[in-house]
Amino acid sequence: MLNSIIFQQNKLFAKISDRSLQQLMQVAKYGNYQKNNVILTYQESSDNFLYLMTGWLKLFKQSGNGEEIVDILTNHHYCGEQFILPADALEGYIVQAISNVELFTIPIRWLRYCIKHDIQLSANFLQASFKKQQHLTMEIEHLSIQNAMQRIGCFLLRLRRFKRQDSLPHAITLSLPCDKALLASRLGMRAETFSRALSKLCRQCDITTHGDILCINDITSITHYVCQHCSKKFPCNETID
Amino acid sequence: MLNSIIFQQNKLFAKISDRSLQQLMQVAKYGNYQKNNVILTYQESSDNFLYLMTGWLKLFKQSGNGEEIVDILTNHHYCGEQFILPADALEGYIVQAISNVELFTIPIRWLRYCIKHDIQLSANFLQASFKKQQHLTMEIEHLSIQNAMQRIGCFLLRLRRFKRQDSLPHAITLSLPCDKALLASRLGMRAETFSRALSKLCRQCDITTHGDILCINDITSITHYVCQHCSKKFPCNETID
DNA sequence: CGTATTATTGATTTGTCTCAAAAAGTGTGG
DNA sequence: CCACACTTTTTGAGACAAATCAATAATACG
Repeated sequence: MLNSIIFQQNKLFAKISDRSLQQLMQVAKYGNYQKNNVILTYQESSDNFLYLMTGWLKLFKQSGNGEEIVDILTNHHYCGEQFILPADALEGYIVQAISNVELFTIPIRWLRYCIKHDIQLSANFLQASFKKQQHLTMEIEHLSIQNAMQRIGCFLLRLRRFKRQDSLPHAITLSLPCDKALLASRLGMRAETFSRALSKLCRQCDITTHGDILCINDITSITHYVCQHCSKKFPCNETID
Repeated sequence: MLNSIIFQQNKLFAKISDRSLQQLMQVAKYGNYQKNNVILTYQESSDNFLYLMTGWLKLFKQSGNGEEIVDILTNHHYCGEQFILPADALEGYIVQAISNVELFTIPIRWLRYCIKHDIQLSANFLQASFKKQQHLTMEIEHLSIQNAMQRIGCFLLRLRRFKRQDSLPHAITLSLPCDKALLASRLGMRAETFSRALSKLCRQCDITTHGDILCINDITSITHYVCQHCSKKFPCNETID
């Protein structure tokens, strides 16, 4: 059973009624999964809300020509909320861990019940939903105004937020959360394009690489190149995706 | 003052409490605007929720190099909901009619008050918000898998839904809702690309044109070309944008 | 160590953007 | 109704970014 603190510290479940809290804590399932494990199948994904506490996972659909990536989630992201209220033509997806992950799930029917009876819970979800909308809108903007190098750079800059502490103010070391083909797909480009664009970005903006470990030696240089046309200004408070 | 029927027939305001209904009807402002009129300025847009009953309007920001189009709305679309709940870094936009429009606005502070006290209203907005999210996700998919011709074709097919009745089952006549440069921008391409892609689409899929009036002579042909890679199947129940 | 997976590099093609100019359409006042 | 200016749309030629197809290199793994 989940600790009530975990729930209450979470913006989605903050300040909800004691009754909701009790009910949700009873039905929520905490889980710890190893890299590559399948967490939810198609049917399960549409019957459960999932909140990811730490790690990385991917949502995808199996199709004729390989996997169709639906989304990639990380710390404090969630999925499945679209199944809370009735809507047609919604399909589930496979949820798989791409690193070790810590998460909890809540059966949709319970969440639906609580949301319909707890105004605070409903408002919390509404606020989170507006924020997600903002983020999707930003992604659309990025797809049309940023080139491949800039999209990768933007991703790296947002990845930065996952480092607890940076030794030097202008140098940052970080590691890519998953294989490059998956990242490429997430950023709307081919793996070959990703490879070429990343190496060009590294040459151009003073980033040194050792496998999937990157060291951004000069934040100013990369932000100057990446954020030049974006409507948000660095450091933008967006999460990683 | 607005007729309560208009409110109650509207999914966003269906089944809300009498109290909410009374309050919202008292503060809502009904409006009828001619083409090209500015409806809301930057500040006003972030202080008001807007529901568009009929017509077309655009949201945009004035910037150094011309207008930056934020969105284009039509029948039963709404905007301003992101200002209901506190969030940082949200900017307003100019709202302008691009056809004659019929709409109503509600001061954000009243809507916020009602949403916080009426669970049904909150749930209605939550549901609408999930739907908008779905739509944004589809747009992202389209931007990466559809070429210019397909994006235009997809727009035309969805424009079809605005026709009350079609004389022939396989032939449809429709007129573009606004100038082509604006449509191009909405579809994420240059006006020149739009012009070339539209004429190629017309040649390829048996569409005849007279100015901004288009006649799709063979629905099958265009859907076959446009929808081939989309995850939704025609006729997809998406609204025009 | 060999096999499979993942990543990079190379050569070519495709689609879209860019800049420039011409054409078509719209509106105004004489 | 025409002449004029102005806007919108189309067309053309060239540049460029990314996709594609193919081959090689690096890495992981039993």
